[in-house]
Amino acid sequence: MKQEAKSATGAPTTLWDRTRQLASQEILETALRLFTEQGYDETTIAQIAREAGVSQRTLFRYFGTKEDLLGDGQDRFGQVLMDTISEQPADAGVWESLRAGVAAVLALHDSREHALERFRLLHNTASLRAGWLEKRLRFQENLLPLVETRMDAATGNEGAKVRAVIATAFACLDAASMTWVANDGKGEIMDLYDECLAAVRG
Amino acid sequence: MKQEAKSATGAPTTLWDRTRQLASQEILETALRLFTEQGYDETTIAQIAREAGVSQRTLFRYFGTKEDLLGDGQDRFGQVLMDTISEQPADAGVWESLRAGVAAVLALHDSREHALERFRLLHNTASLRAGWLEKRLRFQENLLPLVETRMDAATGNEGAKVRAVIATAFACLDAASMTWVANDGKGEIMDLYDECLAAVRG
DNA sequence: GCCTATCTGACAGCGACTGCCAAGTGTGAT
DNA sequence: ATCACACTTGGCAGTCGCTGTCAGATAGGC
Repeated sequence: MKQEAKSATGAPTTLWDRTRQLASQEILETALRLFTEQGYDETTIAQIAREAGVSQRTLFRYFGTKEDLLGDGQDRFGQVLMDTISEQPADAGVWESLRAGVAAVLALHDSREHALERFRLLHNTASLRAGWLEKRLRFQENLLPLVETRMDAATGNEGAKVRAVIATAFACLDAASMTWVANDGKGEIMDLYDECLAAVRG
Repeated sequence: MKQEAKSATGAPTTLWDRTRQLASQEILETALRLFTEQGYDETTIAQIAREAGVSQRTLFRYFGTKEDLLGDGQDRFGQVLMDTISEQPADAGVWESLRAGVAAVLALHDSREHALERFRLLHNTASLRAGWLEKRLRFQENLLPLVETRMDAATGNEGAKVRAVIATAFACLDAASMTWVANDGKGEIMDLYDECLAAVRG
């Protein structure tokens, strides 16, 4: 029973790892189902744990926070964002680079419906919105040095302008995704994003 | 339910009202002191109640939430914002109107040091940031109809552009206030705001 | 002085979350 | 196969923010 086939990711797939991944997936699916069925705030950790067949303690070991049960790739977002932007050609402007980053993050979603479900939950739950905005703000701070190199020199004021530009890009993403959800997923988010940015910079 | 005279004339309010206000003030001051002394997350409700000389239950009756212990005028912000913007002359542009609203909100702070202390606490505490961003998002949604009238017609997409413009203004306020705090309160926030907006709208 | 309206504190309880400890299970070496 | 070790799991108690409830104190009007 040794030397199991290694997956393409090169991960040493032990039985533990497989079990872990299975349990993790089960928890995640149960949580998402219950959230969409009865709402985020109305779903307790106890219920998710019970229906997923694990103890609360184990659930919290897999996902440190109730919020983490939504964003599989919570941290992946930040990474993809940074990677994409830093990979942009040197002569690309700030706005194009940020646009590319936003597009890359949006492309992470599995399917259109999946994304819509996720977004809808996010925009309709105050506590989730708060957590998401906070996390996003941290991403923005991480982007500061990366974006600064692409802006006109003479920043002067501790990168206030850089912060503003980054925050504006995300503000447009917000406006776009909110509108997208309000329209029940009609059209492309990136088109809305472009519209928003045009309205702002027009 | 009786709305006795609450005018600022110092009219003979009832003993209850006076006691209430006194307790409220005591709690507020104790909370702010402890927050700045040892941090927001490190200060428990039990401690504030103890040092303020009231029970936890009473504290929660005065302020429904731990966050409420910071924003005296939490809801006042939203009101001032709306009022100011709606009072702008009809021929004023969107950006000028929003600028006026931002300025009015900033003018609400008692003193410069008070504001700096408040902002510093806000920007250095993740949970507070999250709550603030969420509350602000609600303000933005409330502003939608007000601002829409000042924008070029043919919005089309459910006010995506309007949302984007409003969100951008607040994004600039964010960038400005963060930079202001980073600079230990040097300069004027509104100047930073103007710089930010200029950088965005190039 | 009495009755009512309001306020207060104590207690119990919920939900998210953590630390701790004992028991179970896979893994590698013998 | 066996043994020791690493890892994982579940239960229990406890913290913290927050809410419902209920008895008792206090101010107000009569």
